[in-house]
Amino acid sequence: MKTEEIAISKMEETLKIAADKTRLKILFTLLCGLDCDEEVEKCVNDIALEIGASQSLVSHQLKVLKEGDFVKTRKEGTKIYYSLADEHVRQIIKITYEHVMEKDYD
Amino acid sequence: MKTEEIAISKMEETLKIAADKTRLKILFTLLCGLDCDEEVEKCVNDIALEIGASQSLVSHQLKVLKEGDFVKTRKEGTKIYYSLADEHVRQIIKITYEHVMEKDYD
DNA sequence: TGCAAATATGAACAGTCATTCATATAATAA
DNA sequence: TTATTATATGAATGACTGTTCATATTTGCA
Repeated sequence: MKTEEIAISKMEETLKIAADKTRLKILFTLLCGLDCDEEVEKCVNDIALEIGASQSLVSHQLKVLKEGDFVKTRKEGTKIYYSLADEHVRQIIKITYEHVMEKDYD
Repeated sequence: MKTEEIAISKMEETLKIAADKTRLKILFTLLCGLDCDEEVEKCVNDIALEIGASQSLVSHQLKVLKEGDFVKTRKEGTKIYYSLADEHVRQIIKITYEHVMEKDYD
């Protein structure tokens, strides 16, 4: 397979992961704000409470986000703290946010 | 609905549009290159030939890209020229590309 | 040990969507 | 008009995936 085809496959995979309301909500709670670079850590149950989703759903989607390198984890006792993986994730969210905010909707 | 919820819905919609191999291929042909800002215009049949997809499929997906403000059009006779809509589109592609290229795959 | 808290997992269902095929529309030229 | 080129559209289908429910696993503590 050509380099560009491989890139396109991986990009599709990455964008598919981001393209979901529940996962976007999770990413937003891990983003302290669009203009903030602080690291935020939250455990599964806190995230579930914040976004108003079930523990099971959040766990399922965190797994997807983890496998796609959108988030990283830190274990502490029985709790597992999740946080954004890197700066790219923050940028993808940020630029997509700007894009939708600039459009004129009816 | 709260502002953030609206934003998340729109972001989901936007990312869903980008998260498809065929549409990504189309966007790549309209991008003269990742580090180039030149405007590239191509008509439906040329795009279909370049990415090796049927005319029907390309037309269908260009419609999706147009409705999502990823591309804009210019009519000239029977031909319709498509090009990238704005800088955000270029950035989303670029950053996603960088993201997948940095990861260590097995 | 046994219990409780935190998280993960598997199966099942419902809804969504990319693709194909056949056809329709629009514009130009002879 | 008719023919040709360029593009759009509608229906049908097969595959994928987000969510729920029930259950399993892991960790810490009494």
